[in-house]
Formats: sequence, structure tokens, C-alpha cells
Amino acid sequence: MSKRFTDTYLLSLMAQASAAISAEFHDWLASEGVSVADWRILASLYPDIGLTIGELCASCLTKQPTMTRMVDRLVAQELAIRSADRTDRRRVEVRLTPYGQGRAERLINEAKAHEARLLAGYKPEDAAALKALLRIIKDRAAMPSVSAS
Amino acid sequence: MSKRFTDTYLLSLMAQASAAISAEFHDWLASEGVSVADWRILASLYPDIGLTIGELCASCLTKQPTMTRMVDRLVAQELAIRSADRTDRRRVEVRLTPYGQGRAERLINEAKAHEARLLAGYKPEDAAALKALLRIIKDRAAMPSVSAS
DNA sequence: AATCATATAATGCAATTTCATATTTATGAG
DNA sequence: CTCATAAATATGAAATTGCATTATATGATT
Repeated sequence: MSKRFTDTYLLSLMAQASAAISAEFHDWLASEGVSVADWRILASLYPDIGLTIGELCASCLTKQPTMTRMVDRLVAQELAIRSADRTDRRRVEVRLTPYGQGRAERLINEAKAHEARLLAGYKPEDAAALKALLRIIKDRAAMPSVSAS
Repeated sequence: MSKRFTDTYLLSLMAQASAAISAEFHDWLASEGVSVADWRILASLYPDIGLTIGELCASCLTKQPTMTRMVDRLVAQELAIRSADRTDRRRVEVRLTPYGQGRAERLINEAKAHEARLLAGYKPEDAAALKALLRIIKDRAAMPSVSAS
């Protein structure tokens, strides 16, 4: 029985697993009129974190010109503000406005509730182990040792 | 020490881990002039699998109108062909041309070599366990039990 | 200090993606 | 058999994305 390549290829499996586990919440976001892109920025800046365009790119998985424009849109909606970094004026620091914080908080609460439902029925240490594994992959972009039960 | 939300949120960690582990290969694809979107279709159809537009959407993680147009482009490049399904003429079956197969084969060989490098140093059973875990997440869109070492 | 190399973000523009909807074919109820 | 509904794909129009480049700031070297 020959499996298809994409059913055994690590990168495909990661991307598909990520999409599958996110689909439900992303649908909920859409029903609220919030794009995944905007959600990622709001979540990255909550509660009151200042990040540069470059840092937001890494956190939200988009290219720099895209991020500049996404921030433009958030600023236009008064959800975020830009301010110049004093020590390095090439950098732009992005922060949430109070209005943006409120918006982000609602979404984050829903995200936490959704995650709790996803993880319900699994032992806390199993969930923690999976997160630790994902953090290792994300930080090293390489493979750790695992065992699944 | 309070971690940021996106450093502990399962969906963020999955997406970031997926992006991180794929980055190197995606860069290589770009250097070859191949988009990730095209790569996913070619890999899904290789070696000679006929898939409908809808099946390709699921496999390649894009919306249906996008897939219709991506297939348009592959067909224009003579990498793939469309043919109507005889039993259900609403459906369109997409297949690689021989030329497309050759192109796909080269990319898949590189993908396999890259995956082997990623997994080098890890026990085969660990890699298999991770893949099994990802398959479960992707198929159930829910969480299995895990332990990491 | 002047110059060159590098880092960071913004912008013009072309390509891609997607939403909303249309089109075509299939299926089921009466 | 006909009509209503659903399913699969295509298409028009608008929004988003990203490449290539530019603008500006910093740092290093002489």
C-alpha cells in the first residue's frame, strides 16, 4: 500500500495539522469580521507590548511590506498607533490603543476558551509537552526527540 | 515572569512551528522560481494522481476560487491537465502531464533530501511518532495525548 | 568627519487571493 | 417528470500580498 507523498512528508503534515487545528477558531474570527492577519497582530501586541514592524513580521508570519500595510489599516481603524523608537529612528514601534486593547481582550478570551475546549480531556502535562515540542521546533527550526502515546 | 499570550497559545505555536520548519525548503523553492502554492499542487498530484479542485483545496490549504486559478496557471504552463469526471460532470479531475511529472519528481527528491537532513540525528521511531501525532491532529482537528523527551 | 556598508521601514506596481455570485450538473420530493 | 435544493467549479470585482526598489538611519572604517 503506497501512501501519497504528502501524507508522509513532515512539512505537509505540519502545515495541514496547523490549518486543521486552527480552522474552527479562524471561522469564528471571520464570523466576527476579523481577519486572521489582524487577529495575529492584536494578539501579539496584547496587553500593551510595543513591537517593531520586523518583530511583528516574525510573530505574524508575513513579509515586511505586507506588515507595513496591515499596520496602516490597524492605525486607520484606531486600533493601534505607530511611534518612532527614540534610540533608533529607523525603527517603528507599534502599540495598541486602549480601544485596540479592548478589542484584543475579547478575542483573546474567546481564543483561550476555544483552546480549553480543544485540550479538554487531555492531561495538562500532555498539553504542556506538546507546546514545549512546538516551541523547540519553532525556535530551532529543527527536530527534537518525541514519543507519542 | 509573564509569557506573552502568543508564546503559550497552541494555535500560534503550531503555525509558527510549521512556518519555521518549512522556511528553509520554501526559500529553496523560491530560488528555483517555484511558488509554495504550485509546489503543493505538484506534490499532491505526483506521481499520477487525479484529484478534483475540491480535493486539491483540502490538500493545499487554499480556497476554491484560488485553486481554480492556480490550476489555470499550471495548465497554461502545460504542467497539468483538466479532464471532466465521467460519472459527475460537475467535477474536474486534475492530473500532471508527463512534463509536470518530471518537474514534480525533481522537487520531491529535493524535499525528501531536505526532510532527511531535518530528521538526521533523530531516531526513526521518534520521527514516525511525530508524524503520527500530526496526522491525528490533521484528521481529527483535535488533540491526542503526547509526551516529549 | 566623510564614506561605505548594513539595517529598517515605506512605496510603486504587478500578481495573487478571496468574497460574492453565477453557472452547470446532480439529487430528491412529490 | 418537474421543480426545488444542493454540490462543484468558474468568474467578476475588490482587496491583499509580495517583489523590487527607495528612503532614511545607524555603524564601521579610514
